[in-house]
Amino acid sequence: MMASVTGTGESVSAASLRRLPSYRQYLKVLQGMGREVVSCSHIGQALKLNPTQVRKDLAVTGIVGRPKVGYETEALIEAIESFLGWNNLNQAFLVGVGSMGTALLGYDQFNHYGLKIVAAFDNNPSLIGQKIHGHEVLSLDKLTDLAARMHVLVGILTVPAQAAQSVANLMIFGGIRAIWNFAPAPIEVPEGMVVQTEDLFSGFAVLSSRLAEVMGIRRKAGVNADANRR
Amino acid sequence: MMASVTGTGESVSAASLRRLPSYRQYLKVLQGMGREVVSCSHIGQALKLNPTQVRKDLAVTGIVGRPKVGYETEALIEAIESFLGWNNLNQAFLVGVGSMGTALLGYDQFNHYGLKIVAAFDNNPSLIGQKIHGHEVLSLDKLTDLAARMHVLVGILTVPAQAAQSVANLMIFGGIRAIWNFAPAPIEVPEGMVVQTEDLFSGFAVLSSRLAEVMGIRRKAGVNADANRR
DNA sequence: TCTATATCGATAAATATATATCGATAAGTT
DNA sequence: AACTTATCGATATATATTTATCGATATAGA
Ligand SMILES: NC(=O)c1ccc[n+]([C@@H]2O[C@H](COP(=O)([O-])OP(=O)(O)OC[C@H]3O[C@@H](n4cnc5c(N)ncnc54)[C@H](O)[C@@H]3O)[C@@H](O)[C@H]2O)c1
Ligand SMILES: NC(=O)c1ccc[n+]([C@@H]2O[C@H](COP(=O)([O-])OP(=O)(O)OC[C@H]3O[C@@H](n4cnc5c(N)ncnc54)[C@H](O)[C@@H]3O)[C@@H](O)[C@H]2O)c1
Repeated sequence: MMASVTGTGESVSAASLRRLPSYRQYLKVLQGMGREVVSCSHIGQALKLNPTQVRKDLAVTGIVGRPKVGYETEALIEAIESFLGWNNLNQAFLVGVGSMGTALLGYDQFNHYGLKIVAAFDNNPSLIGQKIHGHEVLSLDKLTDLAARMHVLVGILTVPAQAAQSVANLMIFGGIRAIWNFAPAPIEVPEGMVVQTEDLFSGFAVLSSRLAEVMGIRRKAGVNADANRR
Repeated sequence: MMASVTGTGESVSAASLRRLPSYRQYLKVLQGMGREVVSCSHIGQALKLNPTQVRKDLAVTGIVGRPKVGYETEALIEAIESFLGWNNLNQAFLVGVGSMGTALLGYDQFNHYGLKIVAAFDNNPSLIGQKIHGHEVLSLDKLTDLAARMHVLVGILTVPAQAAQSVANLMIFGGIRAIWNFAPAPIEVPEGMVVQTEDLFSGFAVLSSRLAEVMGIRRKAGVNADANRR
């Protein structure tokens, strides 16, 4: 479906990438408990994942383990962070200081994810100039210049869906290279840029469907697939 | 494969389920533009998905289309909503009225997703009794009784990771059947319950990795994630 | 009316992802 | 020192998901 970005090298599946943060989270818990080494079987048991899968996922970071023992907890955490680039901070702009934007501005752990929100923007005059969780809200029309001047690479998009593309365009003009998009709308960007769209309700759809299943609610005329054929 | 006779239908792939909300979102845009029919090819082009995949995803809702034409927009929206159970409201409790919890309490579109947050809980005395976005914050120790009394089925978990399991246990005792978990921690629940854990940073890991790629930061391997997908 | 064609619905093929297997090896045990 | 065992790393197999193909059919145009 999608070619490797490097062209020559093998590619890491998005599925593996998405699990890395949960490994790191759990490893930090173990580290806090003073555990110095950990095996894939142990991690797999804790996170309900197949040990082979864990091993394969961790292998992408280049970590090397010891048979009969596992991996050094600290080295593994560092390998994951280094692989994801979370060991040094990227500056980020956030646009849309509403419910979602405010929540993200209030999240005090971004530095653990290699991210530092350095400015917030909105187009609502009554918000501009206010301080939200320590970040002054700036006017949207300052975004492009400021992004270019500060060499900001990451933009966080928390505006309504219908405004998403127009704000994204400002980010693109400002030289931002990666957009973390919380609006449930696809964003068009030029080659060489990254968009990650988070649709919160995609997860909720899974929950809804599974809930309907366990509650025994029939959702479709003829649950039996064969009976449904004409 | 085959649906079981017991009523638990064959389960639809999580991948398909996760795309349904984006179809619905786009269909609503089309509907707002007065478009009465739409084909899989059209949807696929707009959302950058393969038309065959779109067709297969939509088929799970039981919708029937017309060759050469496509599906009726309105019927399709209804089919998706009905399939997900989003056409009638489920009551939900939210626990943890911090940054994230407040954002969710402030989201005014939950009714479009079949969800109505009917009470919010926290264990912080200075929050209890306050009104947040129209929801009074109740003491955590009222949760279990109230959930049972009101037959609440859905719990939204927005507490720190280390508190997640203990709060989940209260939900379980109260008869809640599905937990939408925003804490980056795995939750243990009995058979017959549903947990959907949203790790916001799993998506950010994909972004980080792809950003490192396009910025030419050498790593062990390439990445094959598609920007607007999960 | 007849023909061309876009699209559906079903199925087959291709690709991606997850899991099982197996030899190698480090560390503890006899 | 030899034996046992847990685990790694690599590879093979199994499963899931995505994409291509094909006949059927509704609609538009000749
Ligand atoms: N709040 C949630 O819990 C939640 C949940 C799921 C998805 N989302 C999505 O996140 C996005 C934001 O949601 P929200 O609830 O925070 O909405 P909101 O209405 O509370 O906030 C949106 C903010 O964006 C600003 N804005 C609007 N147009 C703008 C523009 N062109 N330029 C700059 N700023 C602009 C508004 O002034 C407002 O401050 C939406 O796309 C929504 O669908 C939110
Ligand atoms: N805020 C974000 O943007 C964000 C982003 C990603 C993930 N998260 C996750 O969401 C969760 C909440 O994050 P947050 O930023 O809102 O944190 P927060 O500290 O702002 O809020 C947590 C709330 O939970 C309450 N709480 C703590 N222990 C509790 C308990 N045992 N019972 C009931 N209430 C309790 C606290 O009083 C507080 O009000 C965390 O797990 C966090 O990792 C948040």
